[in-house]
Formats: sequence, C-alpha cells, structure tokens
Amino acid sequence: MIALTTSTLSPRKRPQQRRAKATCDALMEAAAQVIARYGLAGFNTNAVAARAGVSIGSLYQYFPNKDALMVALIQRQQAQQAETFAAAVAALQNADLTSVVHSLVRAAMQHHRDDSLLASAIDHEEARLPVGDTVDGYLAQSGMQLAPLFARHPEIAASINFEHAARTLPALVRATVDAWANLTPPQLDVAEDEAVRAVLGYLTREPATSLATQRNGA
Amino acid sequence: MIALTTSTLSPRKRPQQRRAKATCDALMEAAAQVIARYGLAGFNTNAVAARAGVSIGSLYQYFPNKDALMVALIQRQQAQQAETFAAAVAALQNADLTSVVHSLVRAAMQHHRDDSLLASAIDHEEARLPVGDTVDGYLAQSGMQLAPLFARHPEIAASINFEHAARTLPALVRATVDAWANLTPPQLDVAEDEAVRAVLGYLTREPATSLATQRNGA
DNA sequence: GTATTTTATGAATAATTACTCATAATGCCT
DNA sequence: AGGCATTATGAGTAATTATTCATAAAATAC
Repeated sequence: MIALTTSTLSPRKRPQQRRAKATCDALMEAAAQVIARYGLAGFNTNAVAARAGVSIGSLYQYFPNKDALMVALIQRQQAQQAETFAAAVAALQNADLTSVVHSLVRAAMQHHRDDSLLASAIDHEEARLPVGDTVDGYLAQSGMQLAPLFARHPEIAASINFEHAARTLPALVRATVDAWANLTPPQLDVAEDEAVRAVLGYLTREPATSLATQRNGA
Repeated sequence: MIALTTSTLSPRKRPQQRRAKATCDALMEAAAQVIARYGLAGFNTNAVAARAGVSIGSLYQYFPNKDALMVALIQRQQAQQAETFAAAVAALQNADLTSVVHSLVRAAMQHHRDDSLLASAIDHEEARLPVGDTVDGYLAQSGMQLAPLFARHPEIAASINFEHAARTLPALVRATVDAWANLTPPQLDVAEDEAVRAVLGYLTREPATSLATQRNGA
C-alpha cells in the first residue's frame, strides 16, 4: 500500500558461491510453485522458504522483502517465456503455417494447464510493481526470427509488422486459451479452434480496404 | 491455503432494509476501488470497510470472510461486464463492421485505463475461487444479438459460431490492449490497430482447408 | 409508544505473516 | 590446519490483518 523505491526491490546481495545460487533458485522456484497452487492469497514468505527447503532467514539473505522476491520471480518468468518462444520459432522454420500455429496454441494450452494461476498472478503483480519489460529485447529478436518464417507463407498479409506480431500473437493465444480452458468443464477443443482462427485471421488479414475486393475469390 | 466449502463463501445474511443494501453495495464498490488502486496486495477487510465508510463489523455482518467478499465482487463485475457488452451490441445494430470493432476496442481501452489492476485481480481470483460463470447466460444472449449484426456483413466467415465469438472476441480485445497498453510508455495507437486487426481477422477468416487452395491465387 | 427485528459499531482478540538477529555451519584460501 | 568470508539457521519480535462480540442505534411492526 506504500510506494516502494527501486532500491528496496533489488536483491539484497548477490549469491557468490554455488550453493548460494542454488538457494536463490530454489526460492524463486518455490515461489512459483506456491503461487501456482494457492494463488497470491497463499503466497507468503514462510510458505516459500518451507517449500524451498531452506530457512526463512535464508530468504531474507537475498531478498529484502516479499515484493523483491516477486520482482525476481517475474523477471525469471519473463526470461523463461522468452527462451521458450524463441526456441519454438527456431524449431519451426521448416513447418507449414497451420502446423506452426497449432504447435504454438498447444504449447500455450499445456502451459495454461500447468501454470494458469501463476500466469495471472504475474500479470497482476507486473502492473503493480515497477518491473521493466525484459521481454522487450527478446521480442525484437523473435520478431526478426519470425520474418523468414513468415516470408515463405504468401497468405500472410504483407502489411504485418513482425515486432508487433511478436507481442500480439502470444497475447492472443493466451487470452483465447484462458477464456475457454477456465470453464467447467474446460472446452479445450473449442479453445484450440478459436485460438487458431484468431491467430491465422490476424496473420492473413489485410487492412480494411482490400477486404471488399478479396471477397469474390472464395 | 485451505479448501473452502461453498457455504463458507456465500453471503452471511441478506440485506433486508434499504440502508443494508446500500452498505453491501458500498462494501463491494470499496473493494473494487481498493484493488484498483493498490492491487490484491493492498486488499484487506479493514481497508475496504474504511473506504466504504462503514465499520469493520458491518462488513462481517454480510460477508463471512474476505473470500466471500471477493466472490461477491467477482459476480458483481461479471454482471456489469455483461450489461456493458449487451448494451454496446444493441447500440451498434446499424453501424458498419469496422466502426463496431473500433468502438469495442476503444471501450476496452477506456476500461483498461480505469480498471486494469482490478481486471487482472479478478482474473486471478476467479481461477482460485469456486465462482460459477455468471457470464455464460449473457454470452449466449449477446451471441444471439450478434447474429443479426453479423448477418448484414457478408465478409464475416459463414463458419463463425456466434456463441463462440461472444466469448472469444472480448478476450482477444482485452488481451491485445493489455499487451500494448501496459508498456512504458503505453502504445495506445498500436494497441488499437492490433486489436482491430485481430478481431477483423478472426471474423473474416475461413477455416484451414480453404487456405491451402487459396494460397495458389497469390 | 412499546416491542421486536434489523442494522451498525469498533475496541478487543486471535491468527497470520513479514522480517530480524545472534549464532552456527560451510566453503575457500594459503 | 587455521583463518576469513560467505552462507544457513530458526526461534523470536513486530506488524499486519482477519474476525468476533457485546452493545447501541435505527427501522419496523403492533
């Protein structure tokens, strides 16, 4: 409820030995697991330390407060997401467009199954805490990787901006999957269809004017 | 951190007089405001009661615990969202497709500006708490309202399922706006373009099979 | 107007949780 | 081995926060 200065949120000290790094990692991983299972409501430093198998004191060796741990977790998650997305794009250079999209969507659905609570928690806390957009860098990079992939698919709109697509596409997929997978019972088949339609639609859509003419072709 | 039975989460008593209803409403509105300003981290019953201008005791007259208040807030928000969307659809029966989409997107951007933290908080808590999908009913209804609107626009794919569209479209819009409006500085112009492209793309996209054949044409 | 029900109060209590610190253990260097 | 820096410990403290309850005020019923 009180505005925090940036310094209050940076790690207290750098781990220097190997075991210290391990402790740090264990703490962030534990934080992720606690949130994934119990949500932000169950996210407290004692639970995290217990889950990590270290004492509460160790947590405060590296993180000056709970918010600092959250910030570190967000950054860790951003980096992981970046890696995953880049790897997916790189691995799919030779596939056809529909396959690529289906792969991305299924990956997102898998991720949703595992980490839905964590993902929404990070969304929320990102808005509250002063976390720089680490994703920026990798987005530009994957945007570049996207270019040759898309170039081989003439059905993709010429007007697509790759850097825009690199940010918008993951958002589209995640939102659609969320919307359909959170139902009781989850409608995973619909989720996949809808996400694929949204992505392919986005990619193949030419801006307004060309539409009227295009209609005749089908 | 403990599983809650459904009964624990329903309101403790029904407000019977007018002032009691007012107290209840004030509490939910206050909860919304507290979360919108401070996030889930600042959401506590004392703060809510203070903001509502009632005593903490009054809160517990109607809500057996904090989670019950959250559930009530979620339901209130779902209902409001339902109303807003239905009204928007109803008001746009005579507009052209692009105008409709732009209106929806701008409305979402406005909403984002006001209630970004609240929206993500509700997303998160919805996944943790056993809240039935109140939105279901109105979605079917607005799906029906969507039908005549879409019928007048031949560029919309014949394969569109209106009930699916009624759930997917708001998700697409919100996700895209989130992705671009949370940046520093916010890229509102890009947000609007991307959201419009996603929505129109989704609506005009015909399913996969037609794609392979279509590819030759270009 | 009196009785009865509903609603509001907020100090007090109980639980939870963030965070400290004095001390011990471990790793690293020569 | 001995000395120094780093890391780990967890009982203990301080704050925060959820929740209760005895009591008062207000509305309603008769």
